[in-house]
Amino acid sequence: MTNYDFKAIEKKWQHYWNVNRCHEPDMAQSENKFYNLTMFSYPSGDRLHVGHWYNFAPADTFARFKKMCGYNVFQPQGFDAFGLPAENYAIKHGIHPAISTRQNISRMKEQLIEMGAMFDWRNEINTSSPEYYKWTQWLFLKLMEMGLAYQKKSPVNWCPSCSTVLANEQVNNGECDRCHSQVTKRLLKQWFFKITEYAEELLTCLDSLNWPEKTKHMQRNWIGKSIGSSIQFSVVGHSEVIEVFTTRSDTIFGATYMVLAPEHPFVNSITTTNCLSKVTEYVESTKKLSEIDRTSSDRDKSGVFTGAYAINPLTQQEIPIWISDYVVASYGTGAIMAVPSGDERDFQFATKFNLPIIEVVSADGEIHGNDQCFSDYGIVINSEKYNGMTSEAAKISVDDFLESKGIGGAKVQYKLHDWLISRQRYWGAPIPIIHCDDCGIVPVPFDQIPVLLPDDINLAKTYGQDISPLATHDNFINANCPVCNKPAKRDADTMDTFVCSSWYYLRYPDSHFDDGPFNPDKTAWLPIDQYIGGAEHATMHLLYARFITKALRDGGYLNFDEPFSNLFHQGTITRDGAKMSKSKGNTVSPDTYIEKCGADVFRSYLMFMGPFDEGGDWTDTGIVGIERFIQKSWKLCQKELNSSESAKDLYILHTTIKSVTSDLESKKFNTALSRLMEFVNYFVAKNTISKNIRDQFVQLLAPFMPHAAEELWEMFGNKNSIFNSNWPKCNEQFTIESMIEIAIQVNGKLRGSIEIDKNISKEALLQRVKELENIHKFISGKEIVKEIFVPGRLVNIVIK
RNA sequence: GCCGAGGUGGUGAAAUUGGUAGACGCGCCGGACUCAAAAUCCGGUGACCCUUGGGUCGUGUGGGUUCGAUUCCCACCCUCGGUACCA
Repeated sequence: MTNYDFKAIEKKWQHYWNVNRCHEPDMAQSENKFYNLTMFSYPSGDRLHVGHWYNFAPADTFARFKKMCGYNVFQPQGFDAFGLPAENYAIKHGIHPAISTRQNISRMKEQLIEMGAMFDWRNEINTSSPEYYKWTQWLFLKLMEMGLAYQKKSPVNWCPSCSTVLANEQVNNGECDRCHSQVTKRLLKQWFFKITEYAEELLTCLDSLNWPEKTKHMQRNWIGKSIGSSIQFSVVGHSEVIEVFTTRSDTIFGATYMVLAPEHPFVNSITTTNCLSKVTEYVESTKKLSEIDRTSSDRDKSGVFTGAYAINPLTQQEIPIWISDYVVASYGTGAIMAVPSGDERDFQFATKFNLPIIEVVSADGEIHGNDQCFSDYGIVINSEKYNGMTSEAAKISVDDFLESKGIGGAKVQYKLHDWLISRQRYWGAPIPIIHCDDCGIVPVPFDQIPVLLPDDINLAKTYGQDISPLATHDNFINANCPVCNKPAKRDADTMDTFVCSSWYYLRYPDSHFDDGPFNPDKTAWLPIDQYIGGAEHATMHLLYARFITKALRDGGYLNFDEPFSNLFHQGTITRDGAKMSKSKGNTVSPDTYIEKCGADVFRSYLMFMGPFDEGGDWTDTGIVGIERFIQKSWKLCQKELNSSESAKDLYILHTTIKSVTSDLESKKFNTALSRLMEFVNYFVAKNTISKNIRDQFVQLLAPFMPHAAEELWEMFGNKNSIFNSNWPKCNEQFTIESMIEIAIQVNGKLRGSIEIDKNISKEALLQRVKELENIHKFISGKEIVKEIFVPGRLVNIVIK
């Protein structure tokens, strides 16, 4: 009997898989394809951590299972290699990002190979390589061609610590998603992708996706569709027309004042001289407030009067225009009509500043006074010809009226903003644009990309100076205009790394393709059949990738609507309740466990810990259970074989096949392993096993413990990899039991159980049951009200 | 505040459409093997009561529906995610 020498075994099979190219599907053959993808990772300087394993290893088990089920499985790997950490590391240690990135990638690859996963390395991707970012630049130029990339000056999020602007999605609670510094606003000219053009489709297509509901929900909220009306208010004595968005045009007769965001472009022009100093002071003071302070909703309302008045288009009344920070510039038009009787915030504001309140909607159509605000739908009052209408009906009538006058009408508003993709950093894909004094913004011609990122750059010199490092690089920044050939300047910014990751999955099927971002002959491998990654990307990567896919479809490059038909989020492994991070010093390295018990045991333990989508707090007590399990399995597989198989043996085998198969299908790895343990416990107790049953067991084990299974399979005399064998089939006929145990209840309380023929009739069963001593005790002398029989489960005798 | 997910033994966790709560694992207790220990194997292990058979309670808390509720309904408490005056 051989020992389970995991060190030798794991090395041996990793080598075997590599030499025999076991993980390289025939890419010319997309029939029966299964594109299994985990989110690629950032090549950090740390070793691979438990989080990586928790993403990759169970995903690999799933891929191996699919392969044994007969799929042509493609599981590529790559690196999201551009980004801030490498650049910051360079500033601190003087090591060029290209060098540290290259080192990190090669080290991570070694570790990924040790994991024993079925990665196809032929199509490795490194987003920081020119052959990749050439096509990121191509994507930019294409989007520009399609009118989906544009430059605009607007107030944008600025992270002072990262020294760059950020997209809306990358700001949480007013903090930078990456470094948690307070984000400030700056008025800058930046590049945007027009994701809002796809807002409606991004929203509606969610319904068809097999994604976690929670994630779809988050995307719906992020897109933030809101159906309402746009209404124009003219300003007394000015040519300006203030446009507002409201979901309650039925309450317009109660609009007794207006509020502009302090950043609203009209503030300067409409403010009267006597109000100017107060308005200026207020605008300045809001600038100083942090995003968090400004947006905490329980804050007291503040604001000042501009001195200007607008005309309510339905009442023709003059209403004062105020500014207040409770109106945010970034949503809608940055201006509102305020209806204090119908909106809690307006009500607070009006009460504080003594502005008039007119009741316009009530539940019953009667007048109830202005002591409180009524924000529900109801019956319209105090609104001339609209009186007596329901809110719903009044909205339609008011919208019709506004439309007929050309001053508004029904409108749909989204919370989603265009995606700001410029970054004032070095380690990213340069934006392929040239700024010419005469010709303006000129895209770099397609035959001149990639616009190469220069190697020789002094990062420390520019850091913290609010300029893009590339702006200081003379050879880079100076270029001739492609149109007029006069001296011009390149765009000094690089692209958000989320642009790189928004299309990488398209390139994997042929990552060395030279004539385009992805090989049109290989698009049959798309879209991804199973995508597995963290939930933290819900409103960033996962939204951007969907948008880019749709844009490329409309550009005629793809013929599908959604990149990730099936999405699964692995849970997070925490340590003492906290997310693991290097800065907290609470990371757990898999390496010591690999050294001690091997990759098979470690990956299986991660899967056995609990449900894959829940993660959990890390503890290694219990890993010994998996070690014992493989040891027992190992010995069992070397037992002297028994040529006979009892009905019970076959029952155990086939019920195990059945549950392991369905558990794997739904990624319930923990319960699948439990079933395998039960299987082993049974046959260890029996002390013998048949060849047939033993072989099928090892096949069931293989996706979890690929190295060990290969070794056993070879020991059994097989010449081919176990992953080329067919997944065992459950024969239902063996899973049927003739005798079953039925629970016996009296008044719903368990009083015993009985082993009985499965097909026994209710009458016969009840007769047998009533004769049982413990049951008789409870029912004798009592009136039987009801007898409930759940076939295969229980009987319940209800007595009075 | 709002939205979503979740609270089950000492512990990680299981439980078809409501149908024997705690599978499987860890830990712990007892036993076998051993000079002894480790490893391994066997048995036990929700709490309380009781002499065995058994009984009472028990899935965050309090109600409800039901013959029967971890599962459905109502109210509340706590934890974790998301969101943040979104007009």
